[in-house]
Amino acid sequence: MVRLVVMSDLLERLRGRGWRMTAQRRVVAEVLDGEHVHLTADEVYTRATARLPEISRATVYNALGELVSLGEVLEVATDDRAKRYDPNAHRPHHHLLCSRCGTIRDVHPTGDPLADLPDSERFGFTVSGVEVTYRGLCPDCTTT
Amino acid sequence: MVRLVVMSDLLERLRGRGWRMTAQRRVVAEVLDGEHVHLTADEVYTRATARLPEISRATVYNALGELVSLGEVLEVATDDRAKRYDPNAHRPHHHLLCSRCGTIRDVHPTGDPLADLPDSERFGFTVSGVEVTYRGLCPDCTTT
DNA sequence: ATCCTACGATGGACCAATTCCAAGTCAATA
DNA sequence: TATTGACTTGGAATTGGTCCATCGTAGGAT
Repeated sequence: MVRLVVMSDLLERLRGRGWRMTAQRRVVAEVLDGEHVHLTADEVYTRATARLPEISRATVYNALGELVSLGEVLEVATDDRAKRYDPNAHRPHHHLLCSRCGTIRDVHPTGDPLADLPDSERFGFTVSGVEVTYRGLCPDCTTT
Repeated sequence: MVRLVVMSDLLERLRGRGWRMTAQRRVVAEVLDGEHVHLTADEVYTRATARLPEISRATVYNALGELVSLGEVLEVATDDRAKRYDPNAHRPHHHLLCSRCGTIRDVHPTGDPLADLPDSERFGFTVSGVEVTYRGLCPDCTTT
């Protein structure tokens, strides 16, 4: 129920931003919005084909790239080869990543890492953001 | 001068750890150790061929993978497609990355991000490490 | 409601980064 | 210095992603 509301918010927001809505784009947006884990492009494609079998891989990549440019989705680089897509771009958060299976969860640490980087460690850079990635084993991978 | 000492330390350490030493492995280790920027596998390969023209790409990948497993080198995932290799694994540090040109610098923020992740935000994971990546524009890219 | 047309979708070719594999080579031990 | 299991090789295969010419369609205009 809540998810449906959130989902239509996303679609509404995209439409309002002038994003031309097509069946394919809607499906990609819905797939991302319905998940709380961070999917790879291929996982998005698999889930999208379940709803819209004719959708093409290229279209999924296009839509993901556009959502990233619009700032609605975050691209997360992992040690895996595949990037993952984080639909929770509107709220600041960081990531907890299982080094065995690649699962990613959003986490909210305390403290402000930006404040922890003194000027003397900025080397003339204009620093605009931080990402914090915790690594470990998820419950499933710990036991098996 | 200092670099030569450090380099032989690395080779010594690897030998002591039972790492079978070959011309190819020595060259890869030397290339990494001689650089203060973080190279891609391909850049390592290029520099390695300068010293040992017959070395194969597969060997470079093998050696890099082994150095990573041994904990002597850190694998850094960037937004680029290629991973980068950070030979400074023995000292804890984080990264400052130019979002325009991809340059990476090592930085040493204050504070302990591991302490900033409460149990309630660990979701049953066994957390073993953190990486902090600051993003911004380097001095060169700020002005141009 | 229908027509236009610019923008989106398609799928197959292409590319870059990395891994795999079978055969040849060599470092370290005896 | 002979042996041998570990290392190296290069080429093929795989993976993740991009490009492009052509076809289709959302949404504004009529």
